[in-house]
Amino acid sequence: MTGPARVAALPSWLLTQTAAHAHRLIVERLSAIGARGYDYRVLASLDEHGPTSQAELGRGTGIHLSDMVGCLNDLEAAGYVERSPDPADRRRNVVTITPAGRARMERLGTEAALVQDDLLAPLSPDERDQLAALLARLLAHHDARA
Amino acid sequence: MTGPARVAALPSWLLTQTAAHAHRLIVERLSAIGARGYDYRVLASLDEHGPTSQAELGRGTGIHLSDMVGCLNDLEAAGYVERSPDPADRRRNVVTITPAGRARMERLGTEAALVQDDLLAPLSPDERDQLAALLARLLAHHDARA
DNA sequence: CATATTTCAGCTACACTGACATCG
DNA sequence: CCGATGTCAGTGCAGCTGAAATAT
Repeated sequence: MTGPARVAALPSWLLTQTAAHAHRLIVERLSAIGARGYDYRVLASLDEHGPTSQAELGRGTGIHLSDMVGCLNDLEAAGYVERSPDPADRRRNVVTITPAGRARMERLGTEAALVQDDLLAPLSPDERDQLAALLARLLAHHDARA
Repeated sequence: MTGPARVAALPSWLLTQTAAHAHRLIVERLSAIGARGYDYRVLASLDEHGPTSQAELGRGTGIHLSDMVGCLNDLEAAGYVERSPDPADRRRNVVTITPAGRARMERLGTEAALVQDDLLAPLSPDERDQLAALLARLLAHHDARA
């Protein structure tokens, strides 16, 4: 909501507000099919890197280990992943994506793609690339500082 | 956090992640002086538009009326705003910024300005303008749809 | 001993919903 | 009766902290 002029000029405000809109669009689509934002991150990471421990999953997705537990509980209950003890290190659970999980991941991917079009509707293809490039540079910079 | 490749390519992901970093920077600075993100929005709006009802304040800042209550409770307890019943419409509170509130607002403004430099560090002045312009267009588009 | 993994309980910020009493 | 206002209680997502149990 355009907000006070002093505030509307702040890039941090523009960022957090557009992100709030993006978040709204994502949640609308995902909640309609019983998914949360974490699910796609986790399933895509498992699909790309293969079975891993929960700790490694957390590092690869930026999801806190404490949140990962509940997320995996739900994904496991739905049959999208499996947890099995790692014989080589009995502290660890090895998390594996199931065929149903792969199908779920692709479903979530198409939903996510639809959101991008809604989100970027007012921008040309070139402008979309510009925006993505600028954001990616900010993200890389701040991720490196952490 | 670079995240899975499928996810890292999504503009919605880039947006929400950079916004999370921005939010972190803001909260760090503001919590150090006992302020929350809402405070600057509310004080700046009062300063720009003069005394108004809580409902109008909410519409002008994008803050929900239910959240506005608690926010104003705190600001009032700190002496930054005053609430007085509107004689012309006894449902309403007229919210007024105090001199201390104006000083507070300026303090928050300088903190916010410092955050912008941290946030946009890797970008040139031109690139910062590009980013702000692109985000502003997205924001205007999605605000209009609401 | 220190370190790493999983789990649990709880917290904060922000956005939002529903309900209620009051008043126009 | 309808609608707007202020208040309160509670929900949900995302990110985070602290502590405990277990294993390396």
